Amino acid sequence: MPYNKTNYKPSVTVDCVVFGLDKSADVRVLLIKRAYEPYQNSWAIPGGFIKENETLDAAAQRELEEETGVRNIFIEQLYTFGNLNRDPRGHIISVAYFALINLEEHPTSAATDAKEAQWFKLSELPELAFDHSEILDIAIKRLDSKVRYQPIGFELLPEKFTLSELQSLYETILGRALNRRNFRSKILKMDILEQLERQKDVPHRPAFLYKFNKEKYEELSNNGFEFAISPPKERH
Amino acid sequence: MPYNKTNYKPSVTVDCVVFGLDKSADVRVLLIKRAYEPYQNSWAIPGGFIKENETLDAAAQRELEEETGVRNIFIEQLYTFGNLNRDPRGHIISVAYFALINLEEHPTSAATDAKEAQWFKLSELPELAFDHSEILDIAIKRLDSKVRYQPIGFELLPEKFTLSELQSLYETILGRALNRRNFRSKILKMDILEQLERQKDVPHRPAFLYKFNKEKYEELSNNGFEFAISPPKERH
DNA sequence: TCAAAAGTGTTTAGTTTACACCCATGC
DNA sequence: GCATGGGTGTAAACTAAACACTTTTGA
Repeated sequence: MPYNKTNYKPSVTVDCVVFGLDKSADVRVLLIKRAYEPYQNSWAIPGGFIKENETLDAAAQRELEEETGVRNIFIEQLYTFGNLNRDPRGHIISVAYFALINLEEHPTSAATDAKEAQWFKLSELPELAFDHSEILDIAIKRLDSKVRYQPIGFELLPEKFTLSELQSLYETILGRALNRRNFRSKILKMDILEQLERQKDVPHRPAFLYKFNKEKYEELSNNGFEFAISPPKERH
Repeated sequence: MPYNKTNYKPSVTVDCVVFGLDKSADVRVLLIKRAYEPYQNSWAIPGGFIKENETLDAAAQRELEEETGVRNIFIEQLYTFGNLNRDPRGHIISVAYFALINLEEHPTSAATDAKEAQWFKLSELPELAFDHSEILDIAIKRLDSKVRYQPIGFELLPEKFTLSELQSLYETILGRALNRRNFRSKILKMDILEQLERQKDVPHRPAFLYKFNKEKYEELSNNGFEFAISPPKERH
């Protein structure tokens, strides 16, 4: 097939599903209220058209920064959506990304670009514009399965965290209670956390703070180590 | 941001990385020799531009059928590539898919669309056009990690297969030897295979043939069952 | 002294690994 | 009868799960 200068060119957007953790260890997703038609005033996943001479990753970073003021966070490509009727303006292909941030270090308010932005609990999602519900569903599934096999949970926490915070995060995402002692020994045995000082000014026994040792993880990972939090097994 | 009719539109292609298993249980990938510039006569992953009113999945299916004559096989989206310099003709975004077929049921020769097509062993890959080496690398990684957690290996085998064939497949993809007895008991305990009749006309004790019971797998899968072939663990 | 969360050890069940010999068939 | 791959059982090591009480702090 010779190159055909008149080959069909669709529009291409990038959309970023941004997840964060709130104070009570609930996962939230950042949505914006659309300022223009179509779907004016509907909630949507932040995103926009790619520009000339811009890579997909760069577009995702740019949109994310424009919408939320955040940069240098964990971001990775999720899936590309190309159904014909997903946008009333015509055939618009969307390359979706998913991003994880720590809400405390990047507070809600820091948004926006003249649009209203808000963090929604996954249990209290509004109706979304376009096929964004579908995109969000896929992002949630990806978060869920990724969290089991890769230590991405740390991206959602502050740099220093307690084991209880880490456990709450896993319990929220996995949707089930974990045994405290077993969780602690499992995580600590992996030897990818660095113990720091204790908490201060808490109205109970202060917990040790930890940070994720990424170098150590990568070293272990190259030697066949697998980070895995498995589903519960039935006992007989 | 109001809709801008002059928004930038790149070209969009789909490329299909097709894996198959040869007689000696080696994984092979289907490549085509390019008939036109750029990269004329270079080997490349089959693919092409999407058409008006065509979804990405449909384009992938179409290209696959045009290049190989194959339809109704396992295919899923892999990743979308959008670097600026990946194609000398300009900014061309490629949505890559990866597909698995059983070489015996869809023999090599069935190709092509006036292009030369050939199955290459992963250990004997030629230089590839564009950024196709990168795409192929990512596809191989995906195959490797997917095979561990999802029963996709069956897509590469004929409908009826022996446990030894299944084991060879896993050994090839995982790149390590597996203990025969342990592999057998592990797979059989999962209870996702259906035992059929024995082989015939083989110069040794005939093995039982099995087929993958997809319904059963899905049922178990919904109940939290995980298909997993884990990496070797060190003993002390 | 109370409330609240941190921290810890052991037993048991289940799973994974390693290992060697006999079996059925075609030639 | 021999070469080829098919098929099987078990003990030992390890891992995962279940479980309850004591500690430290601020209020």
